[in-house]
Amino acid sequence: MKSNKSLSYEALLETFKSILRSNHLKFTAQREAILRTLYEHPDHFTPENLYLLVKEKYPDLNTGITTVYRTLNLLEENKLVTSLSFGTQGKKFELGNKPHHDHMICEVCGSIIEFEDPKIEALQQAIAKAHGFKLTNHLMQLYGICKKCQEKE
Amino acid sequence: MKSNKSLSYEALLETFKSILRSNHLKFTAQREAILRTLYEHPDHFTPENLYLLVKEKYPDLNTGITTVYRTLNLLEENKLVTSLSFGTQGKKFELGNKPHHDHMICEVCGSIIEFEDPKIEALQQAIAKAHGFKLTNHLMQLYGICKKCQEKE
DNA sequence: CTGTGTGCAAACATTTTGCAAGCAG
DNA sequence: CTGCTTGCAAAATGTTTGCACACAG
Repeated sequence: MKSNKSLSYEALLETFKSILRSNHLKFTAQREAILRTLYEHPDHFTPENLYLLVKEKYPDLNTGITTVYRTLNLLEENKLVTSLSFGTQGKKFELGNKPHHDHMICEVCGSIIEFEDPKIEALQQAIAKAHGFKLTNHLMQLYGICKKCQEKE
Repeated sequence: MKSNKSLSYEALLETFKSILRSNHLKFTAQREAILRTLYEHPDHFTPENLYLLVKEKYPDLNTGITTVYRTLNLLEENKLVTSLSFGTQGKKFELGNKPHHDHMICEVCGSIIEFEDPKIEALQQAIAKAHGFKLTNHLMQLYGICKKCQEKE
């Protein structure tokens, strides 16, 4: 499918393998299946979504949802994926091979639009600095109604 | 305690009562205890925190955690409180009687610093407009290490 | 009186953990 | 071989719901 990503799968896989090696962890078929599925579907996944998709694409591996959670946590700790919080309804994950960006979320259809704004990033840095705060990460989500859903009404 | 709020408790209480009236809901001692506790402690509460505090301050009411959840949801639907998501670890609520602001969250001690930046707000509006997106709300959280925790290390 | 609100216990949804067996290195 | 990894089931967490009694309007 959509393969015009900023990073090739081979490069991503190498990164993953080297993370595993340097932590004395093992490269397994399940871990690769999860990574590949994330790569081939540049969407925002709940762990459940991803679990179902991996099961569908690699039924022989009989991957459990436990492994999906464990692998997502591993990938997130190593910054290969990032997550968005949705209150009680858990998190959504996405592969972190794109440059940093933020999200606009449609409250009607749930679709997610990505955007990037260097000016906002710069302002965030300035604010943190003013409070003596050492920034490690940030999250910005704009909620509203997307173009399509406005037209439908 | 800190009572120099932008809104008096009486005014807040009236707002709450009129919301209840217009929805044919009832004004109860538990609901008032929860509202008052939120007002008197301008902190960021988990439902559990708030539940314990209400129990401590109004032991005779024997308020259950169920009621705290129900009341917080009611208040949030009516925009009297707002919430921040923390992934699996639930939400934190705060009384919405302050002007709009965003949050910086310390990853070490969990403390929350509030800030406000009109320039960022303006940029958000501009981005939404560029995507034909009708903004209703937004969330910005900066994660990092606060001044105190940096000094401790 | 009527119907909403309450606390309790149970149900739920999501994520994590304990364990015995499997497999990568 | 060693010990990390897996799937399963059970536990843990955070939140919601069903129910019978209580109480506001």
